[in-house]
Amino acid sequence: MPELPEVETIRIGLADSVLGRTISKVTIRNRRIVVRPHPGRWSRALKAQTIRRVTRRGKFLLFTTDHFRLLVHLGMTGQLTYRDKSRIDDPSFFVHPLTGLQKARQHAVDKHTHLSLYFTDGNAMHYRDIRQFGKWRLYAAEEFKQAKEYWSLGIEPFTSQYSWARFLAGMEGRKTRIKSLLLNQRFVAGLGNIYVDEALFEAGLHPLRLCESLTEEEKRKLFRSIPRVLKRGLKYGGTSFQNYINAKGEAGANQERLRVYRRSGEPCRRCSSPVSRIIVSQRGSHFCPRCQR
DNA sequence: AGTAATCCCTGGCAGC
DNA sequence: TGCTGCCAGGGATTAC
Repeated sequence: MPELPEVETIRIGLADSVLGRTISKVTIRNRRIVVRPHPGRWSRALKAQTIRRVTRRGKFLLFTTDHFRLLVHLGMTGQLTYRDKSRIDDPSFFVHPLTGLQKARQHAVDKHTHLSLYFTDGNAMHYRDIRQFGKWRLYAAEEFKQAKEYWSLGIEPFTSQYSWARFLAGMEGRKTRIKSLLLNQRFVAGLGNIYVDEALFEAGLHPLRLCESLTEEEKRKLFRSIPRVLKRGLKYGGTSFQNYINAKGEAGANQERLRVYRRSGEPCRRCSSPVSRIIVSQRGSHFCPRCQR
């Protein structure tokens, strides 16, 4: 569920805390989420490495250290939070069953905390992921060019890459449905189910429309609506339904502002018709049957 | 080659 | 109260 606005919100919050911190130890409790290299190699590689940059590309977070690149995908339920050692554990504290947060809004290590980075100052960054769809990859700096999951991503919203010409070129000749294309990270990076449904609503497009059926004007509307819905998501700190929290343990507020996502049966905010829900590309898809043709 | 279905995983929830 | 079965979905993999 973390999509571009949620990942960016996490990135901003983490950058405050982890930039310039030096890693002392890496603890991997669940090997499933570690793609490469072998889990036993992580601590030795990252020990004494200082985090120099925290960047984002699509839904990926990238931590750059002196000699390594740490590429993180949060999957569906990944949570990445900073933990300040001065906020000590208290077993009497209430721990939220879903977010795993204590009263201090920080993560205690629990059965869903699959990986932790510990810093030399005693603070830590914890990765918690209930459904374990997240993936962690560690590359030596000179190997990072092999990271095809990163380099094959499509155009990045909010950058000069996101141009009308590239948008049109990416859509050219595609035989698929517009919703499927928007979910494809090789076209536009960072969109997921929530913001795809929202962008299609803003553009007035039915999710089942075939790409080749879109007029120039419809493509233009879609091109403009994508950054608009992402920007709104970012402005309100992301969309929290169940698991999403930022690096400081706070939920987002964008779920209050969604036009169609998870609003099936409720009135369309534009025309009051009930919002419909169908399955497209194995994903629940929400749209207004009157506003989206 | 390009698209579509399958699978991974846990917790919430409806139904009984 | 507790069990069962279904649902949510990003993206790699497999199938067509």
